[in-house]
Amino acid sequence: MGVFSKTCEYGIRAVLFIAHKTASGGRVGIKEIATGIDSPEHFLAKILQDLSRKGLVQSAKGPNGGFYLDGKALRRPLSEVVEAIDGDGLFTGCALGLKQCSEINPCPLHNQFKLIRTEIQDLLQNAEIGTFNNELALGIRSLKR
Amino acid sequence: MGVFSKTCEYGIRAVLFIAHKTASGGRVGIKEIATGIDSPEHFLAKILQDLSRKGLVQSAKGPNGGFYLDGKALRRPLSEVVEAIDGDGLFTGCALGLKQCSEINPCPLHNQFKLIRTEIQDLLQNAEIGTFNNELALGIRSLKR
DNA sequence: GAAATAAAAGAGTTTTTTATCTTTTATTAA
DNA sequence: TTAATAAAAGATAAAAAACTCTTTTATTTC
Ligand code: FES
Ligand code: FES
Repeated sequence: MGVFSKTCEYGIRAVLFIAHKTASGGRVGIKEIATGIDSPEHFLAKILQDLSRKGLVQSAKGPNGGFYLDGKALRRPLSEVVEAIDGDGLFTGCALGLKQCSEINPCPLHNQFKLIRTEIQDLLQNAEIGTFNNELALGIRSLKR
Repeated sequence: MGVFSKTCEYGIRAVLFIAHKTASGGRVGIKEIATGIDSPEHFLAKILQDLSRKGLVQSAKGPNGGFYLDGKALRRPLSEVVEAIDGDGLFTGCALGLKQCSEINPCPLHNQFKLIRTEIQDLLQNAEIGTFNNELALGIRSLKR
């Protein structure tokens, strides 16, 4: 079990792939994305439909259609993708599953865990989708295998 | 979605509860544990059966029976409970679900994520099950709600 | 050795997650 | 205005996780 759901892993990878592939304009189709991030095509389609409804990715039907990101979407932090798919449980929830993480009724791991939780949140909040394009273009970061 | 599976959350809470309740000898029954950590009784039974087979908790049948921890079990780090239930994916897996986390083929989050992953591992490796007994006895740490 | 106790084991069910397949709608371009 | 393209939507299906219920086995105590 990772920190993100499979759905969220695919979602993040897809968003980064779209940003990279459409950096110089144009769109990229679901088939190419699925292949590019090594994910099940139709499952990914569902994920992107959802992200599209929420405005986190843009899409166009028909010939020359496909997915892309507008300027605003490119500047969004990855934390928004995570929240859209997995919710904010990773950022606010208790490590041991107490209904409510709090200082008043803390679990044994609370003090240390909340620091780590915040680091994860910071990492994702400071990671703008578009900022990975360079490294992806250089081939020094991977989205598959 | 949290960092641990529900099964693992229950497992950790149960182990800490057993340690606390049997600190001065004796055993504690499944009913009391389930109530004490607010978990489904029969589901928890399965989890403890598994941990018992793996030697992470001890048990005795019959009157005055129940679960307890021997000296060795009390000194085990929580990381062993986590590994027994969820495996080592949390400690070694890729944040974005690449088959293999590596320096050669790193995902965009690799550099930052591996630091956080290590912090989680350190936290759990340095958390001996028995060390929480004091705070639990004082009531300043909770295992339910 | 019979009755009571409590965990272990077995055999499910339900819910959620992950994945697949088909049909519909929108858009483009010839 | 027809054909081609590509995403959206709908409808299932498979697998895994979470949870429940019943029966069996081991142990104790009387
Ligand atoms: S109460 Fe468990 S992490 Fe805060
Ligand atoms: S490759 Fe993704 S975390 Fe290491």
